[in-house]
Amino acid sequence: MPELPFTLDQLRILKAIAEQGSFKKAANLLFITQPAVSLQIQNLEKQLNITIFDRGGRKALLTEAGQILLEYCQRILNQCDEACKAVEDLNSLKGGTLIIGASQTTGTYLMPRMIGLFRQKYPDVSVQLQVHSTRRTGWSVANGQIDLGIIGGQLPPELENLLHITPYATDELALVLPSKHRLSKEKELVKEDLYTLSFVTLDSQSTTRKVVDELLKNSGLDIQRLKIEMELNSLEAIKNAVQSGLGAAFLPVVSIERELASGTIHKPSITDLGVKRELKLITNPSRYTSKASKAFKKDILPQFSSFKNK
Amino acid sequence: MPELPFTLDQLRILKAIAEQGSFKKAANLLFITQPAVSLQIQNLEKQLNITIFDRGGRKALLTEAGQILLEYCQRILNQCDEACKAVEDLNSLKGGTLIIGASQTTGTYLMPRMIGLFRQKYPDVSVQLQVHSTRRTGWSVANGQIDLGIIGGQLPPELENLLHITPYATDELALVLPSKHRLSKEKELVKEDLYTLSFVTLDSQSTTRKVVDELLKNSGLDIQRLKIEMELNSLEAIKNAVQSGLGAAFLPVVSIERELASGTIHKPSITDLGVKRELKLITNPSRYTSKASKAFKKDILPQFSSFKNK
DNA sequence: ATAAATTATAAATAATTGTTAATTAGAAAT
DNA sequence: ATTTCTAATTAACAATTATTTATAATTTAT
Repeated sequence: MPELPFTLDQLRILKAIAEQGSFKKAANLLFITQPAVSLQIQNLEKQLNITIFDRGGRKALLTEAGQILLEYCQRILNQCDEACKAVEDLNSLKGGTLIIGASQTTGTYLMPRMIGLFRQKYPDVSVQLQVHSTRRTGWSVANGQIDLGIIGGQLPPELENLLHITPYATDELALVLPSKHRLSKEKELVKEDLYTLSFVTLDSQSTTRKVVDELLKNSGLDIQRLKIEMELNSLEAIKNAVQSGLGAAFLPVVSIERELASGTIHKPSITDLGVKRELKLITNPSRYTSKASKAFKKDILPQFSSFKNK
Repeated sequence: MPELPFTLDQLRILKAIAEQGSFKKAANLLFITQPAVSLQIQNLEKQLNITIFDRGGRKALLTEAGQILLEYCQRILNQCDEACKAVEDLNSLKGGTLIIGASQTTGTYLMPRMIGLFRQKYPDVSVQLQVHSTRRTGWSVANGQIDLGIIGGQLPPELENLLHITPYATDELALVLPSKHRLSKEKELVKEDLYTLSFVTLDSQSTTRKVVDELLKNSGLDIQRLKIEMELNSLEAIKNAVQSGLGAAFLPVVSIERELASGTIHKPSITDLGVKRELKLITNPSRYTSKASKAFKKDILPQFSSFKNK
């Protein structure tokens, strides 16, 4: 290896001698023997072909070359210290960035709370949220563009074996009605009641819509028989539409917690229909997992888990 | 020794991998084998407790921690390179400072030419001239505040054994007369003529004056019999006084070369008086001698030497 | 699936670095 | 001046660390 003319240890010794004014004191400071100090300085002088110290006097004094070298030495060692600190901060989660991917629904309704909690616990780690389709989120995790993904929908099958999937909660797909709707008086509905309603839905392209349709179909509902009043392009728009009495809708409970609490929307149970979807954290096991990412999974996710364990 | 968490070699390897995108290419670049690269990076990761590279893909990609570390790495290695260059420049006399001490006379009349020559030859070495008494110059050389001294007078005896003294020329103490002085017609004077003249001298405190008096006394001149017309505080002032016809003076020839050449001052020889003083370079043999100092002694001094050798 | 390439691992060797012990050199003190 | 004490150098040895060679495990590309 085309060698560097000095080592960090040599610079450290140089600095110590300059500070202490003596080889011996420098040796004590560094917890090595004094000959080791002599040898290293001799090597340094040989390698750089300069004289660094005027020895022999009461003190070891720097020559001009030594002074010049010392200046660089200080700067270099400072940088090294800084580098160490930066790495330590990263290790202790006092720095760094966590990049999270999320789908529309989780990104809008879940992530703000999750990120809030995370930042509360690790205020020095910056968090970046990228909201994309479930599919794209999956690929981003796969190729390492993001640290982890929080999704609701189903991943493309080719990604399912590649990524590590951690279900942590179920999000119920709830039927919501305008407060003043005639069926709002009822606590319990049955499947058949649904066919009497007009629905406001997401437009038929969106992943969430597909997930919803899939889930409803799987629960034995004939979605063709459901009457679609209008299609909108955001859950927020749908919520407003429902609140304005324009129709019923199936919405993820995570997205209507506020409205349920304030009673502006009604959510009756349906005895013979349980429409749930799994909320999952996805990570890439074949890639480096940052400390921040691990901390998210370990410290934040459990607080949103609807399962007992952990 | 309380160990540093990394070595410069490791940083160099890190940088090479980041640049080349591959452990193998980095190994080739550094003329070491690939396992050596792997091992060093593993050590680095272990010591810092971070993962630096995402291996396994087509390329070795930096993790976040790796990127942060790389930034410091670059800065550190740049500083190292700079330090090397500074030291090299110092070695090849493309940098550094030469500090010269001189007494009044040499400092005023000799050093400008000497320094001019030196700077011509080594334009990148800066030169600092400190003009003090011979005595103080000697002490400065002794304690290393200046690299070398160029003096005319006699050193204090306690310094004579401590310092290395290199006589390189003799400076004649010449009698000078106004051009229109009655004695200016004569080519040769005798000692006795001096007692008929009025003299302009340096004030009686100055070292040079003392040296002059000493020299004249030693040449058998009764300095009490000399008539002092006035005392001035600089050779330049004395020169002007002489040129204005105010009197005669003893001046070092080095200080009146221009005036002799232009004929504004007359310098008759005195057959039975040879008043010479040694010009000497003094250095401190027990101290580090800078390259610049050696170069001065070797390359510049001989051009001012009145001796044959060298 | 196989071939080519890259990285990791293991064992042996080489090199470096630190230590101890002995020596030399300087400074302070009698 | 001689002695004494301290600090620095030198040399031999031990221990650690890095490098190499050889091989295995992965991964990508054909």
